[in-house]
Amino acid sequence: MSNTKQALLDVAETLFAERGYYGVSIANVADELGLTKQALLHHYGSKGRLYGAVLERISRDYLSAVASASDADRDPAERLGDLLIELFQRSLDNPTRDRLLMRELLDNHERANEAEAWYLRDFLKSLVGLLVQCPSWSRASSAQAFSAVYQLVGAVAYFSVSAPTLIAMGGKLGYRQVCNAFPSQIGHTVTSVVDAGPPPH
Amino acid sequence: MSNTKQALLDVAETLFAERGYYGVSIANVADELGLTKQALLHHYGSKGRLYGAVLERISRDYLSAVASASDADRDPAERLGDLLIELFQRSLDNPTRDRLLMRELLDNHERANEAEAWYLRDFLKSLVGLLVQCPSWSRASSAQAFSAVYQLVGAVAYFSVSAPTLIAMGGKLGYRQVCNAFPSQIGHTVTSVVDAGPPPH
DNA sequence: TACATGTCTTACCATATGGTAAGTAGTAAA
DNA sequence: TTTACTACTTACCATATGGTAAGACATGTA
Repeated sequence: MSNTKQALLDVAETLFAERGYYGVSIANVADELGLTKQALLHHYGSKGRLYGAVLERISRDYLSAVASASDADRDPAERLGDLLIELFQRSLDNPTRDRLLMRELLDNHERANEAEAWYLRDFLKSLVGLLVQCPSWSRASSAQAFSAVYQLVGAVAYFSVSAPTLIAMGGKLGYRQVCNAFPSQIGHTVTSVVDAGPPPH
Repeated sequence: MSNTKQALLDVAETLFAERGYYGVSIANVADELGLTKQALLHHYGSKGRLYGAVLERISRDYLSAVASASDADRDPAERLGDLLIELFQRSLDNPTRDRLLMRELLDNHERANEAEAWYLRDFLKSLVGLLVQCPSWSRASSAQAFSAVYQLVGAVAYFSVSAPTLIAMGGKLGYRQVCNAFPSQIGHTVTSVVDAGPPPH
């Protein structure tokens, strides 16, 4: 991939995450690099294809991260906690992608974009797999395990996306305190949920 | 408020939730009622003011719902769980507003819209208030309590917004099973978190 | 009757948008 | 030197957008 093409992809990712698909014009993206929109069209053909390329790269990156993280033969509960905390750290370091994926989640309504759906599917599968390896969850239904996992994932994603609003609400200081408290709380919640097992009917 | 004005507001809420601010033109909204966009401009003056009116109404409704729900002098842990489950039910019945508020969360980035921030602030305040009334949480820092509450709220909101993607991933059947499992899991998680108290340093 | 007001329409406009067409400059192989 | 290709540019276009201006029609009120 050429240098410019890569740079265009980077800019597009940032802008789409910030303002959404309709909020960004291809001219906006090209301008950021001092190019005309036709230079962009030369590389990507259309706005839709540019957006597709952005999603595809994210999906690739996430999948490889998940694969490399699920190595050990340690306690599944610990690994689950670690994976979520890593997810959280990754979100804090680069909230851009969370924002973009959240927008995708919202816009999916009937388009059901595959890139995002598949990344989510595999990622969730591995988390659910970890949970049902824990003794207290071994007899849970898959819907139950999925619910539990999805709550944890949702908590992380929602928090990551909320940063600007939280800062507006509680000031930078309050936000930093919550940021510090959040990871250990997630870890704690994971062990609570794991120990408790699925709810009784 | 006139009949048409109300109807325009309803349509606008649906469309903005579905496609976002930039994804909807005022002509789109007016068309839905067989009107011209100038009829809309007559009632709301500008697109921005229309959007503001949508947010304002949602904020009003949510606040009154929270106020009416926090009556009793029952066990705070139970009330917390009930409030979240009610929130979840409300989301399932009318996911539109969750989608819109999630978009607001994303678009807030520097605009820092007050309507939504304030609705969230009061709502969260009452939840945090409930949590620290529980004996095991009485000595927690406010950042810790906030983290815990925000995880639960985030879990609900994220799930609600995920519906289309979840259906695409697991089929209608799988989605319904998860929908059934989710409320009791939330209740269970709440009691787990409440009983466990804040994490140790 | 005359006037005002609220609801909506047609006419119009400046600007932005995604995209096509055609050409220019540079580079590398034949 | 010709040919071909890549990476762009300027010129252009049909369409959509938010918004203004002015008028039509109905209803109520002096």
